[in-house]
Amino acid sequence: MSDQRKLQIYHTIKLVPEGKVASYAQIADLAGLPRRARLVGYYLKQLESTNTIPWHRVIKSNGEIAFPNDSEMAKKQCQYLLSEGVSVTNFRINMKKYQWMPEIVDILYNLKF
DNA sequence: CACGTGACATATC
DNA sequence: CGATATGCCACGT
Repeated sequence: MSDQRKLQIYHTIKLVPEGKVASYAQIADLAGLPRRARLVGYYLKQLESTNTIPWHRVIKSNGEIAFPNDSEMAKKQCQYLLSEGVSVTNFRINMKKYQWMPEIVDILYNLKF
């Protein structure tokens, strides 16, 4: 069922460490669903307010917050990020500095030999 | 079954 | 940096 993809996506987002961010596309890739960034957004939209998923660490690939700049959600997301050390300026984040680089990439690299 | 929508992305100009 | 075009796909209508 599609429930599997949903869980896979949620699981992947939970791996993003505090103080780091990941794009919708990156989450989709790591979840085994390449080119399906929109699906990540779709499932995040389904979250209940009681979840423990760090949804605020998921942003657009260009570094922008996905919500409209004048929305309450955008403000909340910025606040969460700032509180964990991620600098946010005009609803934008410096990806070079804060993009999450999953350890699994290194592990896979080492397994090549 | 045909369209429109959307917490997205990438390529080109 | 912005603007356009195209890809993507689950869902609702």
